[in-house]
Amino acid sequence: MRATAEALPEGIDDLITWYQDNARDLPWRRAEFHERYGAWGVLVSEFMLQQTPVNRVIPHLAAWLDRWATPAALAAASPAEVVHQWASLGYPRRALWLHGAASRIVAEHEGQTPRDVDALLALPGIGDYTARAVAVFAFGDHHPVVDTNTRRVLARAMHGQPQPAPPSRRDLDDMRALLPEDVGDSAIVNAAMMELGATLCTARAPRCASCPLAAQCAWRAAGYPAGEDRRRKQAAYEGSDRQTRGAILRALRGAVDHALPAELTIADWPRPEQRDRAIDSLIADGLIEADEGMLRLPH
DNA sequence: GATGCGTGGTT
DNA sequence: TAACCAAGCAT
Repeated sequence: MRATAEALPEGIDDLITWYQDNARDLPWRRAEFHERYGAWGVLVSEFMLQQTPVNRVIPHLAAWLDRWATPAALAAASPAEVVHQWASLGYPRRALWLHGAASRIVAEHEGQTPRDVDALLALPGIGDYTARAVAVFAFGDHHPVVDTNTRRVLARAMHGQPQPAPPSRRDLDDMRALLPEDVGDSAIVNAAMMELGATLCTARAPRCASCPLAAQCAWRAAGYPAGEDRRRKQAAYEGSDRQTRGAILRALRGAVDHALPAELTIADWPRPEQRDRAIDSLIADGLIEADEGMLRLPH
């Protein structure tokens, strides 16, 4: 059996078996979760999982859905409540986008989370990954779901490269080519590729000895060539505007009455002009508001 | 296509 | 310990 892009489909049955035997027991994979929260629960979980690790999402997701179990419930909340509940999950604009998505679902979809990929893509904060993840994992439909884990597995097993190229539409075509016709199997393959990338085919130290696709992996067959590293370097966080924004928002979340004068949000910040710039950008993003010289979460 | 956007754990 | 990594999205 040759290990090439053409050979990869031959490993799909083994991949399905591997997933059925080894998938992690995550909350959003449980039948009770779907019975209780439906597609809305899946949508909320996918928002939280955008760039935030699984283990940090789990407790926050439970608390969030306990408070707001439906789109209508979330839409009725204020932005301040939403940003506060988001807590330290990071990228708090996601909280506003999720809130906006809930409002749009109430206004345009009679409170029912849409099943159609284009309808999902039209909602704020939902892109190629999240739209298809909801359509597949909540509704069981037949679409390619491609996240960073899947792209890494495809780069290695299909293309013989250690790291994926920047995201592109070709990723969807690559994944579509691997999906079985059977709808149920295709959903499992989507989940299994993500699971493989998250647990075995990891960025740093892949555990190829346990991999169900090892016999078909083009990267392994080629002797693990180094390839070209086209990963984007992450900007330094220490001293950044992002750190400054985070500190201001943390202060406002923690304030007893959620309102503080600008100077006291982050007192003695080494660069006052950076603090002021961060405040302006937070206001522009709708994450905070100024009210008679006081800053607070947006009402 | 490149960049900005949080937070915390791991190496 | 600085750098890397983590179920992306909008602009």
